[in-house]
Amino acid sequence: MTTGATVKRATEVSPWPKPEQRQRDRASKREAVLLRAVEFFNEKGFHATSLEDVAVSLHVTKPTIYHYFANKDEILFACVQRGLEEIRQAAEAAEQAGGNGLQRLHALLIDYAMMMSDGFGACVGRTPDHALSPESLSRIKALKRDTDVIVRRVIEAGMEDGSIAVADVRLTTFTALGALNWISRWYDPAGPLSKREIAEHSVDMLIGGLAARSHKVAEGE
Amino acid sequence: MTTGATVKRATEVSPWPKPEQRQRDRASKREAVLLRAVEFFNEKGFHATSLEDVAVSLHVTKPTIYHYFANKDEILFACVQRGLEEIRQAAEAAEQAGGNGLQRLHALLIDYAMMMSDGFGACVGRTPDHALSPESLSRIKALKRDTDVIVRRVIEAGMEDGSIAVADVRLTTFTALGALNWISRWYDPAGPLSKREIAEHSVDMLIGGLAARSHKVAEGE
DNA sequence: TAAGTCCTATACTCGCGAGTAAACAGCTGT
DNA sequence: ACAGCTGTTTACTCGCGAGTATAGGACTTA
Repeated sequence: MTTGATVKRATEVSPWPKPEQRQRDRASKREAVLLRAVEFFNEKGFHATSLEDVAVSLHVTKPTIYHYFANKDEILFACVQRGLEEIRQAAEAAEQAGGNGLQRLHALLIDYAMMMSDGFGACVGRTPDHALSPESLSRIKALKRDTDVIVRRVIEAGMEDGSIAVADVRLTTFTALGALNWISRWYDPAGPLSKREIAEHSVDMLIGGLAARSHKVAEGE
Repeated sequence: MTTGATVKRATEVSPWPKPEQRQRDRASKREAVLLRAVEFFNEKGFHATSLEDVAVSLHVTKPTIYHYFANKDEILFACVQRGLEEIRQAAEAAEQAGGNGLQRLHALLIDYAMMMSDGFGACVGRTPDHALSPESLSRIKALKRDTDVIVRRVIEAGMEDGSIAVADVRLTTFTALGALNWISRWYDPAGPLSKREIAEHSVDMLIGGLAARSHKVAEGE
């Protein structure tokens, strides 16, 4: 309060670390906690992971973690939020990209599937609603809706340009994303298939369907 | 040991309950615990459900539950096992039914999707691996494999008779069942769509694909 | 040197929920 | 009347993990 408004100077160099640097440190430590926590959550599950686990694996003690996060729920929220942020950015990029609706949806789903394999994206797929506090849950649901909206827009664009044909956009979105979300439940990095292979294969199946082209669907029966 | 071999009599009526009846009581109480437990698990999640919750809602106390089950893990195991049993029976019935591979797969997936909406089936979809003890998990995995094998057989039959065309049977199974498993995560009985509507819609999408028939897949690009 | 602040550790509290010990009621068969 | 079995209760133990009180070290600013 005693110092006046900041002023433009000839040089910004100074032997003293800038407060901005202090912030950076704090942010990077927060980040480290998040990265380690999401590993544990994905591996052992949220409930089976104690903050003690996370702390020890970072060579600190539990209160240090509480210096960066108010409580365990906030950590889980931050992980899921981060995952949804990554997904939303990928979805927006795919929507802006060129091509018809189907091509853009293809790109979107591939990115989505790859993100489900590990990290924050997998945390989105693996975190059940009841693991989050009611407040966090409602915020997460809002973020999920954002992604859904983008996906639906792309599908609707594809229906208009004739490249996509589905009966119900909402339900189709749930089914397609559900299939990809499930990857987070079984993908094993040590397995024979790479993230990319799984993503391409799954998405091809969702787009092309199971039926041979001549058979359409079992109607009339 | 004192009484000899049982003898055919003119009547079986008797004022005393048969030992068989006692067994029935025990079995039906075990069943009641399971039915109530799976409701809680599906609603609040396994970890958030205490056996106290289950006991109180059945108008008994916690030790009574331990009179029928050794521990909480055994209850969860029994729920998931039951769900997988239901699924396996439906899958076998669909496999035995008439029609080509695609028609049988269609019937199988419809049944599967409906089961994911509630009860023991939903518990299968909602229970993550790490909620089970290692021993229970390996038994559950074996049961899941049984179902997978049936599904794959039907898909392979469909490929041979030309009604189904997919690149990788194993991965296709995971993707299709994953899409349906996901129903257990979002289905709301109070919502606008019935179990049947959701099942039929989801399965139609998996079989027919998202792409309009003329568009196949975005290849060449 | 002294006050202030940021970060981290030691050493707790506290509640919850899984699981148990032990007693007791009721019914069965001797 | 009594021994025994089944099912149930009351009244616990016990450990774990979330979260906290508090102190101390390091570095900053005056």
